[in-house]
Amino acid sequence: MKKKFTIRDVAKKAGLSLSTISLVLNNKGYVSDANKQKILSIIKELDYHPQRSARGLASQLSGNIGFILTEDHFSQSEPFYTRIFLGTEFEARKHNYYILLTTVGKNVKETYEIPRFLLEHNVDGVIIAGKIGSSWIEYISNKHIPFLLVDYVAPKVSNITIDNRTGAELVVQHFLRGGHKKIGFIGGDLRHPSIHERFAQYQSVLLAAGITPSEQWYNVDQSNTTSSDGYEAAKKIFNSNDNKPTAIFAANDAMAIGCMQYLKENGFRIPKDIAIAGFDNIEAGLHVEPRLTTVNVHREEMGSLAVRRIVEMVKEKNGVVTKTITPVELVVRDSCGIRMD
Amino acid sequence: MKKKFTIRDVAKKAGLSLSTISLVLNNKGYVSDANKQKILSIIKELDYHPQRSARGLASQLSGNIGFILTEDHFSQSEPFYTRIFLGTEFEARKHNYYILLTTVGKNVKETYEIPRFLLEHNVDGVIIAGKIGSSWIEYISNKHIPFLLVDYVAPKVSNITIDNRTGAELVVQHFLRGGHKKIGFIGGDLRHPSIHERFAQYQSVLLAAGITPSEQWYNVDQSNTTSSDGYEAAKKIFNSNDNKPTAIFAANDAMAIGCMQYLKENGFRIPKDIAIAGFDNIEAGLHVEPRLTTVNVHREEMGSLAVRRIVEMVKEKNGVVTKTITPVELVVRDSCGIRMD
DNA sequence: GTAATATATCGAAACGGTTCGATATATAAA
DNA sequence: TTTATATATCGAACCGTTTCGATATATTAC
Repeated sequence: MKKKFTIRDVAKKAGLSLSTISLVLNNKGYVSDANKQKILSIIKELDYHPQRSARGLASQLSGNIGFILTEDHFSQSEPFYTRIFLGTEFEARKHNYYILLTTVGKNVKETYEIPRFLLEHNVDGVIIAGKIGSSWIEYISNKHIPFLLVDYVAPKVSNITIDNRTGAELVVQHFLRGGHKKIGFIGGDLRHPSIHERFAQYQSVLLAAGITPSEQWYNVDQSNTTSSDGYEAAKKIFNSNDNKPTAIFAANDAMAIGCMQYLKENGFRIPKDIAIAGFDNIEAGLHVEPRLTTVNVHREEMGSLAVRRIVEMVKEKNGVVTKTITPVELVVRDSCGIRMD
Repeated sequence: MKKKFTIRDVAKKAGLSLSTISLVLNNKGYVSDANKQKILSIIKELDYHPQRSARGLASQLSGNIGFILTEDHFSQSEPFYTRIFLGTEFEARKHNYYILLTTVGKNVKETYEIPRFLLEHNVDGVIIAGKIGSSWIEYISNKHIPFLLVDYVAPKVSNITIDNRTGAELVVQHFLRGGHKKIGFIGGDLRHPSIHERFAQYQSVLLAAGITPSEQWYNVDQSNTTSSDGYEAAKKIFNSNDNKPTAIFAANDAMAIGCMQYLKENGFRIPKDIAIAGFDNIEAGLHVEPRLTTVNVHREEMGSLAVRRIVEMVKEKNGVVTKTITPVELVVRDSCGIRMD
């Protein structure tokens, strides 16, 4: 078992002081080119790597970024936020950071389980994904640590969001182009800004097209947006209703899939009788039959962006609030029966 | 901005030495009950929490566990290993650890991108998920750091695996019970022990039932096990073959789904013409039509077990090699058309 | 009653880096 | 030439813990 080398070993071997080694390690200050090369080659020779905790202690920087998810988002089967997490992980590596993932309850008080990485000063910045209680935002804000939200909004806080309005517009336009007039919507948890925007834009686009959405076409009463919520919402709309829509825009793919299930069970043909489109472009939409038309969201990219922004914030220490919107595209498959020629 | 307290503040306030505080912090040595209570209450009052990096430096323990995944497992759309990761994350918290996730190339040399957490001594143990090059196993072995494999095997290395044999047996017995004789298998990447075991047991069980599997019934030539591999394997079996199987056991759900797609496209009815079962019980199996009969694998639990074991290994420092097998159950849904009455 | 052991507390030395002046020399500006 | 500035290197302090004796007292064993 070869013992591990320290910066002292490097210094001794180079005949220079610790500080000089540290300077080249961090690319700071002034070091002559000759010595820099010498040190670098000794570092390579010894396979020396500075120890994270020692660095952390001295510099008061952990080299970690915290990723916070609420428990319900975490347990939701659909890996929407998981993909965002994977995006952060990938990007973090480029910046020599690690991501520490943790889940929390809706609100601070509720559980009093504060993420350990916040207490132990083990992260330099924090990314929060999805809807979260404002108490958490306040709590972290008071920690004076850089943080931002992904797929959520709060006043005076930087965030990365989805271009929900464009997405909703693309879907509704797609239906209109297919000749649909009675276009419905199913959704839930309108307090989530993404869902709310999708619903709001659905209404505006219809109105702009001269169509007033009937209350019998849409349902946004579900408290959540899972596939079983989609099933329930579909039931409410299609069960004994004399003014049924011919197309359904679901707030997300999970709901769309639940909705499809209800329709199929009740003898509706998709897309012949009812056209359906979702939002998010999750994997399952490919395996469902017919394959789901949806709006693609760049989840990994959102994670990347979040990390890049956090890294900036850690460096700059300034307080500029940025709001970044990521683009979306319509993904036309078979569940609407509308060609794109 | 309230400044953060250190162990010194606690000591001062308690009128005791640093060492005594440290002792109660770590539940070590002897501290009188009176002082212990006093210290504890001061800690609570100040909301003091020891700083991770300082601890790490002094104790030479990082409080982190590394989770290594090969790049191809990572990019595979099916979140099989992701779920294992989430299981580790959840369990780690109970033990006051964090998980550092990273992906690596198949082999050490290939990329020469060694996970930073190994170089910087930033993990106390390592979990490796899925198939990985033996060069990696050797490399980490030489680091003299506790590690184990999940869903993979290597000589003299602890691991957590799936009871693939029982799973395969359950599926084949299920087919036999349904009256099938010509039972096929599709798979790929036989060098992965899980796949290999499933295939081997499929053969043994058939033989034990007095059936010799025909080469026209199975295909294990795919290099991978994605849904498109399943599609291709199905094509090879069902495209102009005068001795077609009536049931297909797919090495995993992804392949089963690809196989279903091929069959549906080519006019086979499931399960009427061909019965299909998979393995893994991934989410997508619920959304496919008919819903996929499969074998449930406790992925989160495997992650939990892995963390518990690693924590033990870090504590014990002994070298006992353990091999843990996690159970599976048959999940009967609609793709085999066999009732369980 | 004395020796051995358990309990309680502390000072000081790690742990392995970063960073702030101090010092010295080379270069540019006046 | 003198002064200011850029370049180069170093020593020492510091980051916030843990842990190893040392010391002192209380308890138990014989």
